[in-house]
Amino acid sequence: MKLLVIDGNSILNRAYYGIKPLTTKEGQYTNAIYGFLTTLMKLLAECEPDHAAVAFDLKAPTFRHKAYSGYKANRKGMPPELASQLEPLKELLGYLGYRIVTCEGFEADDILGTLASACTKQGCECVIATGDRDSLQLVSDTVSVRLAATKFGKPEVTLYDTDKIKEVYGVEPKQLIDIKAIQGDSSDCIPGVAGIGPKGAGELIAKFGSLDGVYENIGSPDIKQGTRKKLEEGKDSAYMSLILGTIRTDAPVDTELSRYAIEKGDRAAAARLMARLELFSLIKKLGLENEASHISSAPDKKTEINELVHAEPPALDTLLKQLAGKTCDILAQTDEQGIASIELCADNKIYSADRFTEGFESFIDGLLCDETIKKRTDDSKRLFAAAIRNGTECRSVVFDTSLAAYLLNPNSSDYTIERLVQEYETAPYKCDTDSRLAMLVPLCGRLKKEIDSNGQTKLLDEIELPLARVLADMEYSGFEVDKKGIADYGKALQRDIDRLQSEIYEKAGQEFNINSPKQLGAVLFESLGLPAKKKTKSGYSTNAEVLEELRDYHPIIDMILEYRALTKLKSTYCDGLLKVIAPDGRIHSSFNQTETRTGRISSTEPNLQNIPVRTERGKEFRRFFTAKDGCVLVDADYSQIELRVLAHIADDRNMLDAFRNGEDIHTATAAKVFGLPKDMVTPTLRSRAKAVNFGIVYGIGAFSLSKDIGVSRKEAEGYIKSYLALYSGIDKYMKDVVEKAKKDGYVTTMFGRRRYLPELTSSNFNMRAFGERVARNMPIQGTAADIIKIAMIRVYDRLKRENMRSRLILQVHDELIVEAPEDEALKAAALLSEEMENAVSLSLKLTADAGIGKTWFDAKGQ
DNA sequence: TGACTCACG
DNA sequence: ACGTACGTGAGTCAG
Repeated sequence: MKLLVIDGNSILNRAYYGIKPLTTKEGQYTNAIYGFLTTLMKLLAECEPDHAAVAFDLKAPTFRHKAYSGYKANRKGMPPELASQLEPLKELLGYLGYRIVTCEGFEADDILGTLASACTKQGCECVIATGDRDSLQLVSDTVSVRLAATKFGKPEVTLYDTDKIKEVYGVEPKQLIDIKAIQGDSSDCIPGVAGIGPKGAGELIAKFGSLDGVYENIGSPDIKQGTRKKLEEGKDSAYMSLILGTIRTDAPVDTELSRYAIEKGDRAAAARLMARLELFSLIKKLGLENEASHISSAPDKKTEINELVHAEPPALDTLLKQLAGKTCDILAQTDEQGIASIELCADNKIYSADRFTEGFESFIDGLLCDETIKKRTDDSKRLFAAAIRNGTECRSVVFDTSLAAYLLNPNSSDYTIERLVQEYETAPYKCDTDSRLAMLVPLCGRLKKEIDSNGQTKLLDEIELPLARVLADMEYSGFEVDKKGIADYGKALQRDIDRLQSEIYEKAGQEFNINSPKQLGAVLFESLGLPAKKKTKSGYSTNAEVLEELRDYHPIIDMILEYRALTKLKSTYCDGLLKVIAPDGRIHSSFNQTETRTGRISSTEPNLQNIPVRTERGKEFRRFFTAKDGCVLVDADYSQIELRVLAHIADDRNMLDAFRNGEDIHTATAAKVFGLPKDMVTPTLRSRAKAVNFGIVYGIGAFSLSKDIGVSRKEAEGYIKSYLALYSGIDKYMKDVVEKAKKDGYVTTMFGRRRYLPELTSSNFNMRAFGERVARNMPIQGTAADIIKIAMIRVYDRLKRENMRSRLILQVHDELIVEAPEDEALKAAALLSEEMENAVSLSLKLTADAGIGKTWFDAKGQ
């Protein structure tokens, strides 16, 4: 028999500080629970105990703020983010079959001691797991300690037996108490002997065996004069410390060891609680994947219809006729050629087929095209893309689990079916094969209910689902590029880079890797002795902002800035883009619809949403993004969409009026904030007002604003104050939205897109402040994202309805690009700005101006 | 893998 | 008294 005794508080504490914050979407912290359980699993694997006890202190001292608590209270205090994890952990441990032990008037330590001593008396082996070295005194032939730590999110366990303690401390385990009696331990309120530290205490005990031994030999010449004096003065304190430092073995806890046998517990309840805590990877690690489902599939009368049966498909053309008018759940394997194989479910029957099945092509065509067959699937963009490759069109997709789950919580990063089934505690249907349809089918029902009750039905049906088709089409179309143009430009850049590199080496007096912030920092701030300003975690900061300030100190700075700019262009844009040009001479980026927390789409492999535009040399790249032969590009972007959205949402009279009068919003803002007539607004004042307008959208702070526009913090504060006094509607909105977010736990856009803000419940000032800024920003950025998505769908539909050959090929947040045959260009341009402007009706007009050109550079230039 | 830097809206 | 604006993706270095 082998008993594992866990110091619950200590392990939980180590886990909490060793793992970065992790919360559920509602803000319940879970990082310590996660760390505790991974540590537990490691202990189980290493020790293989058959019995276990988890000891907890009875009262967990609660957190008190630094300002009015001393060092002591603070150390013992538990921040609320940790305290809130204690109860769920205990509950979970119970479900997992572990017995929890607490004892009035005794600390967890004493419980460890008592159980260890009981083991020794009863001839059992005992393993103590703790993060605290105090317990090392309990080690004996039959008692070992596993010292647990959590480092970089991973559990670490070190075995301490008698030999190891001798090796590390040079004494017997019991003698550790005597050492501590001299050395003391401020964190445990153990005074020890003043003036003698760990080294001195260790030497004394190693020489004289015990505290008694030291005082019996106090006259020994081996004890130096000063040490002797300290020992004599601290004698009472030392003996008191000996008592304080000895772990007790007489706590009145159950010492009938057989009653600590690890039980089977309630695995289903454990799985369910872990799902609620969103600890999905743990469910898997503990092998509980199949448990979660058992609970919700409590037997009921629906059981018989919740069973899927694999059916031998009739000939595919017959099957197609049977499917007419039905709801059909689809899982498809797709590749460059389109759909490779398909599994589908209708009327609780599963059918499958692949491209080698007789009549497959026409079946797919019929299935996808048939509007009466309502399709539900897990990744509609992929299905739409495959349909295009199959030379057909996919109609009537009515549900997509990944899009639905994204709308329910965009903070997640995993929308796979497996994960969603756990998160939403959805029982797979019974099924005679192991088809994932058994999960997809009930998941669709479950998520649909959530979407409806969140009021997100229209958002899903009228924005995200139709958009998936548009994105698939954009990915398929791609953007033509001038490969040779990019390559030649790269060579020109490389020549300048080489020249700069040798000049930098010369000025620095040494060769080094300019791309390494570490090496660059060493050269600038050590070799050249420039004044270092900011530091990062790992050394000197060398970012552009810091370098700008150093310009006047050394000519090397400008070269480095230029070197940085050019290498960025060369590696990210020349090399990067050349790598991803498809055989058709076009770049087919991926547009991700479930990536951002605000509702924007993102672009990857490559990212076409960050092609340079702000600098002359960077802007040149846009000349290499071209329209194919016989076509031109039509580019339109919204003017000030975020500020217009803000004016509308906040219903701010002054800002609405400025927009309605067609004023330049930054000039108008400057005029009013600085109390000048509009024609007196200088470019500097306008640009300051512009910075304030941006800052407002981002959630503003006086410090950042002052840094951004180069005025004093006081002055920046004044600007913000006058701004909010002028735009009082915005002032009110900013206050209201944060208040509502704190009440609801989330914020929403005009169209019901939602973002949960667990940060708002944090006790950490910075976290909370961040949450508040996001609460102010997300409804604005997110509503703008909703609007351009609607515009994209309208543009796509209208191009199709009017039988035009123009195609939408790119979106850059407030900008859309269409590739249009030359003879359609004017019509496409008019259509594009019209659909963008009319996408929604707000209390002010949205404006979008279109430009036409052979390249992106020219089309945007107007 | 995470930190740093920098490209975009 | 805190540390210091929202949202992304990619290339590079260094442990």
